[in-house]
Amino acid sequence: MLELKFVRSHLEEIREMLEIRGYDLDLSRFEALDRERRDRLSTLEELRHRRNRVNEEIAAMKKGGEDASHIIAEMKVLSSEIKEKEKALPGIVEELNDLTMVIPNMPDETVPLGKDEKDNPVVRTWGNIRETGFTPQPHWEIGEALGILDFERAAKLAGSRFALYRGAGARLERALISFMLDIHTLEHGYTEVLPPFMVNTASMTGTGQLPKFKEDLFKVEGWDLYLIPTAEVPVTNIHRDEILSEADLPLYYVAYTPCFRSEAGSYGKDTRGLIRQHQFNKVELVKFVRPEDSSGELEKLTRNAEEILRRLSLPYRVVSLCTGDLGFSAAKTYDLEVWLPGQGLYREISSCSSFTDFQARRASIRFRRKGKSGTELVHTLNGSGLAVGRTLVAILENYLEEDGSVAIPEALKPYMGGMEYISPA
RNA sequence: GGAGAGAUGGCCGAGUCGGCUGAAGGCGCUCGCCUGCUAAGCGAGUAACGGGAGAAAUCUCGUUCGAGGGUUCGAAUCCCUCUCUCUCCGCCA
Repeated sequence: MLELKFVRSHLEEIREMLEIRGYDLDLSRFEALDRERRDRLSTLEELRHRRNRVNEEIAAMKKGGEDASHIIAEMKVLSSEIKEKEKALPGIVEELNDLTMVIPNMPDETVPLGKDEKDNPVVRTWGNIRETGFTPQPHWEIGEALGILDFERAAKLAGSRFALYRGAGARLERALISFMLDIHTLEHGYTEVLPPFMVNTASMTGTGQLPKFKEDLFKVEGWDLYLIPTAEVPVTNIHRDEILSEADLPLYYVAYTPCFRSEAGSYGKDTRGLIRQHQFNKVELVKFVRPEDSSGELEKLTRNAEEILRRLSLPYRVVSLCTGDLGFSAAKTYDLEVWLPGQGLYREISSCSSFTDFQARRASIRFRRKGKSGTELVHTLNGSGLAVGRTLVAILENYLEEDGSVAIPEALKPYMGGMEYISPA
């Protein structure tokens, strides 16, 4: 969320921001409530001040053995007046808070202006799209033919948008997870964490999934627990309500977790294959950094994610999300899109974002500068490094051979026990 | 599931016959002194959040001792509810 003071003093900029982001949000209610909160608060504080002073007198009188009963009688009246006035405040604060919570983050000034994903400029492209003498296949056909993906039985087990991996397919998924974790921990300096796959309301609110995106989440019935839609949630919340010291920063974490998404509102989209599942695996990168470092850290984080694609020799491009396509909490986002020959298009495989202090404020993640008093909010960043299921899709489609087998990328062979090909049984 | 203990500042840890305790003491940290350097030592400072004043340094007020409610003129201290943590027993990956 944005800072109350900032919203109060930048209403016009925020209206413009909402406009370019494509939000329809009325701020007049905010203004009225903010005014009212401050008015009520100052009269209340005045009364409290009086009470505190008189209470000191009473204490002194009692100590001196004097009779304070006449003042106490007066204070009874004042006290009940304070209690009466206090009642109105929490409701106002709560509504004001709710209003502030649905205002999206301010985009970074380098974010391109645009309406939707068609306006996202390509920042760079890497790799060569393979020329083959045969027709590319979509991964679900490749996977089913090889007997490594079984969507029919998965539907029996759980329904649509679930997958059953089998044999070399299951192993390939596991190999990718290990491969990604190894690169990021051993070469990029991230600390591996394995967090809970369910979190409470406070954590979901801290990273911005709640209250706005409740319908995208799976909730555990009868518990204050939600299945995580991304490791960003538990990992960013590791430091919720903490004050870090400057020397701790930057903090780099990498986590493998499954991710659970209801995909409400995407009926009929990507119904075939692994692309859009209720449950999928992801390796996530999360950073906590000083404000002045965050833009450089976003570039670095993006490169770290790209490195996985390069090691796997998968062609991809990087796009910069335009204002209209930017996520709610993000100040800036790069999407990595991998080439999928079976479908003849680039497909998102990673999303790397800087959130400036937007998440940190909600989650109250601060740090203290060396030699300075007071606290400052950290900046948080995260990015997929990478979506594992989609990486497997890219491998199947990009490494398909004419005979229907799939070659194992060089970098993965050690993780596949030296296997060279996945061939039809 | 049964029995008990606890939750205080960046950390550790005092604080219940309610009233200069926003909170002793220690550690850590910051600044200064001392020292050939380091260590040690000495001195001072060091909570967050919100409101108001000020160009700023800063000043001032309010709130906060797990959360919420209650008693009271006044609550870290008394009462109730909840959450979490720990120990023991039972059960189970």
